[in-house]
Amino acid sequence: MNVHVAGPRIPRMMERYDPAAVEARWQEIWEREHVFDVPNPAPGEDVSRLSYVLEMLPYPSGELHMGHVKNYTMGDVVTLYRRRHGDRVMHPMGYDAFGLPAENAAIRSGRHPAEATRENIAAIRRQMKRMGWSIDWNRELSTADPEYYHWTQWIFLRLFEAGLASRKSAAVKWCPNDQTVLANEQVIDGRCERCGAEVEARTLEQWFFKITDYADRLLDDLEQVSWPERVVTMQRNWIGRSHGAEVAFMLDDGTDLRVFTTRPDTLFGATFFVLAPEHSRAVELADSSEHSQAVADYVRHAAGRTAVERAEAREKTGVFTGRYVTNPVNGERIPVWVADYVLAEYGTGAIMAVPAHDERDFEFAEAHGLEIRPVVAQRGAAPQTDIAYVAHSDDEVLINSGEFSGMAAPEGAQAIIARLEADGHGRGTIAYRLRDWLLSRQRYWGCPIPIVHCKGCGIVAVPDDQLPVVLPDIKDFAPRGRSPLAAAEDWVRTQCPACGGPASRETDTMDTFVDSSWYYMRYADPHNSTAPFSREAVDAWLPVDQYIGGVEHAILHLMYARFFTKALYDLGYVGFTEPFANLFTQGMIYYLGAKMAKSKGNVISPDELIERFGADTVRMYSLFLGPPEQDAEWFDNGAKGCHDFLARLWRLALESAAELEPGIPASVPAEGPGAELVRKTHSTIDRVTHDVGERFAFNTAQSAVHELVKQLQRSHDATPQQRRFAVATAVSLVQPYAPHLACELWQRLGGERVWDAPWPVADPAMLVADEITYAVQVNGKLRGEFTVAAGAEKADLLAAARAVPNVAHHLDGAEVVKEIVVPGKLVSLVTR
RNA sequence: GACCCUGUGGCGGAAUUGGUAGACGCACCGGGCUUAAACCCCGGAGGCCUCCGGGCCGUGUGGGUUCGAAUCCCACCGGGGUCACCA
Repeated sequence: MNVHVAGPRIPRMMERYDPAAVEARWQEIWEREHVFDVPNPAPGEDVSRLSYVLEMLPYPSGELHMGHVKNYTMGDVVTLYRRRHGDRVMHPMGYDAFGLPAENAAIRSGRHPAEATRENIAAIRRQMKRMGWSIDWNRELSTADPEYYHWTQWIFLRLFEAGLASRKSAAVKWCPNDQTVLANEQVIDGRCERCGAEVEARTLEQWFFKITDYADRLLDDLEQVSWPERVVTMQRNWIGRSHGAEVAFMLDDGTDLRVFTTRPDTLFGATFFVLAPEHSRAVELADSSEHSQAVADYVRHAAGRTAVERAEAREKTGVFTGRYVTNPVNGERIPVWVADYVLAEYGTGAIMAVPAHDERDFEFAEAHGLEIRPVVAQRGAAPQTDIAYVAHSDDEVLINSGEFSGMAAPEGAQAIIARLEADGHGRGTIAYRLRDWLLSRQRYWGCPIPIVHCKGCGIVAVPDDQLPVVLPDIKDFAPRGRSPLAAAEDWVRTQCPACGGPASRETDTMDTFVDSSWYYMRYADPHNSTAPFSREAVDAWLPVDQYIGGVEHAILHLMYARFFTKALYDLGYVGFTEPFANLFTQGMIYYLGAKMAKSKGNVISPDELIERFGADTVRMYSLFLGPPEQDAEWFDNGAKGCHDFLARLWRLALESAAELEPGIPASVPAEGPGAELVRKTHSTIDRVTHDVGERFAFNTAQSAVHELVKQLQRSHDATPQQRRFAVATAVSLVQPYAPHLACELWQRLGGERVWDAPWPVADPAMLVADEITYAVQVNGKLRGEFTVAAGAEKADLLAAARAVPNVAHHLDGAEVVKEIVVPGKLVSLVTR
């Protein structure tokens, strides 16, 4: 008797799906049996199957939200999937624990950052364990732990020795709210990335990493990585490499002023010259002239304006210095102005203005009545006589340019550079948008910079054997414009390591991005107490095979980590030049129309959903929302569908367990009424393998298993063996998503350790149907379909197509002039 | 302003990359089970028309290429992102 008739009741004795019990049980087993521990390879051991899957580590400034859940579940699915293919996968986790968010949160709640961070880490760790992510907890690290930042300081000192870290005075971005300087990259539209306050310009002594030394390699090596194109583009734009020329213009006193230009072909069109207000000679040039006061006033005024105000000002302001420079190619004397539309930080902080061919120069010339002289024209077009801005194009020819007139623009540029070089007035060169990385912060909650200032010896490195320089425990850490560490006088006062005399410690701390620029290396050797890591350990595991994180780190973190990797490679500490071979950037989760974020107050806690549905459901739904790289909107009751699916799989598995001896068949014959179910099982293996393994299409992989389960539910006439094969395969395929449920059901069906079971393989013979349904189009419109045995001849297909009644009706004796057969798909007939 | 991504049912999304649009899920409707409800199970559904055979329309809008277009090309509109005085 068949109990699987329509409307079967759950037998009273059948156990309901109870996620809480199942999940607790397996989490306990995994921990007890150290299932997720992945030790380093022993010397000489085969390392060919080592794989490193990593998600960006969280900031412990609060608890986890659904964005984290999606991120870490994705990494976990990849990890579990690869393990089932025999890879030995390292999947570690840590906490980016230093930094402004944690410190600001602590200040707000009146607590010490160390205490608040410790509690947040405990809460996050508990949530992660509840989610059942397969993390190797032996490798856990916190960047605020002295055992970790000991080596952050050590790496800083190696970069310092190599001349890649230095202290210099520079115009820097200052956040008046956070009371600290910011890296160039942390300023968005002239505002602090963190708090949104308008950034001020200050000239201060700060620590910098010379990331600009690596500009070319950071740009060129992007070709070696497999990253999303838009991230590569963002990095390229950020580095901003421009080819051009440096040109020296002579002042009357015999000194010169240099400019960078990408358009040396327009040199004959330079009708004036502009210095940035911050240019070192701006004020001095006008000294003891009638222009002196005006220039000094203007420079002071410009300094008082924020970057936002400067950029938003529509009209171009500026003042004449009363001085002139000589154009090296034509000997022409042109006036020197000071204007704040010229940036001090780019190129040389001065430009030659070519108003006919540069929109900004054009605006300035119009505003101040300066000459506009066209020097390039469209080939074949009449020479430009109007005063107008002419856009750059490939098909241009030089005019009004002396001996260079008539040359094509690119050729003219080369010829003019050659002439400048021959005369010693300039050279071809390259400029970058990228600036050096300002790493010092006037804040408490960060890694101390291991430097001592001595009156006699100057800047002295703390010797390695005195590391770590431990962050002192102080009570008053609120920002006051100088580092709060300066108040810890006992800590500041020290001996100079070089001369033994009295000295004081550096009181700035490091930017948090320094901490996260090498953490992925530390995971390879997390307990090393004599070095940040051993070369063998990092070279065995790295580069990271799959890195997963938010696209918001497309520039900062990824650029800095790449810089560190290259610097450490040059110093011989690692054997690779790119840290992340493959990168996947996930989309954000939106809720109630806004980005899900604590600051927006629309965060859904995973805990609440785990209570209602269980961790497996939360894992499933976080990836079922949509394509993982796209932003997705969260729906409260969407998770219900995933839960119902798991509950259905649970019931079907238990029914199978009750109707057949324990055992997981490797395959069953596709015979009898259940043949279609067996075929469906194989095609589902094929689809899920392709979707998870090659496409990262975690949503459609789930859909495929839904279809299998649905068909299984309706296959009452399949044999118990066929049903067992289908349900066990569904359990196996769903294991990376819902590992707790899969472990439980796999065991109840007679299997052992599903996480060790080989990933199922589809039998190719089962993927080809023996009957195929063809669609028939007449003149491009669908008019019917027919089903034939696979492998039918073209002539038979055409005959069958014409025989379809509705097709015959539409042909209606008309002459068929074209017949198209797409094997396995359709027949298309064209008449008249 | 420049460059990139994106636009498909009531909603999230699918479509093997030029071959039967709307898989899968949510919400919805009908039926079964139940004293009743929940749970669960079976079934339905893009819109309009229909003589119930089927027909017309339909993937932001308008054109184009093709036997055939959500997919390729051109123009435009909407949404999102990145950069934005970088000379």
